[in-house]
Amino acid sequence: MLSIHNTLSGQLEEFKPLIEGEAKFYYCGPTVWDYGHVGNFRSAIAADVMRRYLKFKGFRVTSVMNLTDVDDRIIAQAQQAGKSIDDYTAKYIDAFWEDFDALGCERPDVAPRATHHIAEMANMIEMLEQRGHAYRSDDSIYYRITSFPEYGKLSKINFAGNIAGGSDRVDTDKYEKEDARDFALWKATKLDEPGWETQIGRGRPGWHIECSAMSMKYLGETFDLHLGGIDLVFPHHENEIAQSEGATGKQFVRYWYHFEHLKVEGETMSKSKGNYYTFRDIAAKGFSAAAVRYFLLSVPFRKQLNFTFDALQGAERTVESLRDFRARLDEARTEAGSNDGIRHATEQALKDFEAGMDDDLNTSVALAAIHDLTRVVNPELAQGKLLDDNRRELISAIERFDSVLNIFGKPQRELLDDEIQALIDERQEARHRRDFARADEIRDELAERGITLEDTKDGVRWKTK
RNA sequence: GGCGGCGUAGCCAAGUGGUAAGGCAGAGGUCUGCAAAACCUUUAUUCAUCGGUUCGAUUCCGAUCGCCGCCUCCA
Repeated sequence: MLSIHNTLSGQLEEFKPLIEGEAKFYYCGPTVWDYGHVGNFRSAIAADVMRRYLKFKGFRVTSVMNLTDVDDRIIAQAQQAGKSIDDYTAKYIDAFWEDFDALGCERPDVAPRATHHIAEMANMIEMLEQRGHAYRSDDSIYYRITSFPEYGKLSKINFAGNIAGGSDRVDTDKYEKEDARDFALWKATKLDEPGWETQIGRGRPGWHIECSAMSMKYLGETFDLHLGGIDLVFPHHENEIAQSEGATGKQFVRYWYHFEHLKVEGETMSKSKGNYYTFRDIAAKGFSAAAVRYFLLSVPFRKQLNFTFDALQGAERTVESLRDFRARLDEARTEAGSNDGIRHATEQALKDFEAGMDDDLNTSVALAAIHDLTRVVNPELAQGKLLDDNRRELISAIERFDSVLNIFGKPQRELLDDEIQALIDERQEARHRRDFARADEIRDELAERGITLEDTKDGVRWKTK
């Protein structure tokens, strides 16, 4: 039974989708104006693990992740670069997917772009106007907060307290609003500025309306789960609720799940501190995508995680040893039979793994279950005593774990072509004949092709570059 | 000023009212044609500090110190 923390209630709740056996979720993806940083990718991986775990639990999953490809920043940057919005964002969209794939994330079922859904947004804004939730001012359209009494139910924001605080927050919006809290649904644009002609006038969408319009288009007026970074709770998600529930009169999202942020060496990541890292920066330092993925998912997503290069180095070693474990398992020569102790440990690990994940996606506990299992199996493997039934069950267990976490890598043989496989097999034959000259010859030849061999008790494993 | 999270060994960290998961690093050991690995054992009388509740607190309550976040674009 999967329980997740619902920001709406502030409590751990059993996840029960609207339609039994079917889970639909939306995840606020990146704004494609720059390369994604490690923090962005922790969220992407969190959404990936959520998706995979829902499938693991037997749900039919529909996942939607948007790409915000129009906002004030993008417009400004594109103008500066002398490019159209599409030309400017194309590079970062490609880069995002490249990184996303490298980090072992499964593509969402739908990945809508804001600029392709202007009509849906305009329709929704029209609906909000008709229902009295929106008003025009200088041709821009704003959401009228006072028309939605439940505003604040997600973030539990206390406007009285904020105002009394006498903060130095100044409303910098140049347009005229009825209430400082009102937010833009549609920003009127001049003819020489980027904009779209629609039935509500010429302009461009506000940031919040895109997620309301796109999520409901693909998932329905009420859907199960909405994910995003903790910073999006206010105002973005609060505004999505106001828009969507204002337009339909129905509950928008049943479970809200928010990821905590990454810290870097105990501090906020910022360009001025010089501790701002894109995934590409880290890859350039020689760290593998697998290690980055492992590190980013090693701590429950609703907890802050402190990013350090020491810890990443540790993740590198850990991932290597997990892959090594799988490789030794794949290549082990085993005799028929089954050992009850190993069988029990395998079953226990699957149970512990699931119990951990069921508890608000506690990946730390889930990983501990995996490590506990390797500790039991390793001695058998090292001594060549593992039996065949156990080996098959272990491989299947790893596939189960990996359907959720995707950290073990592919089975070794899948990485090689036939010719190289044949060479490796020939070398094993030579070793058995104690023809070490031939064995070393083959090893050298493979090394030239970027394949490093390591002999084990009763097999061989390899690393490809 | 309002609201929320956190502070656990050298590092990343899980966790619980009943006496500290896991990973990395470190130390010791086993094995090996060579090489490279791999494997095993071991590492916090203690959970920021000070009080309180309790038979018992790291876990609950209060205070203090420190860190992070939201209230403004942000994963």
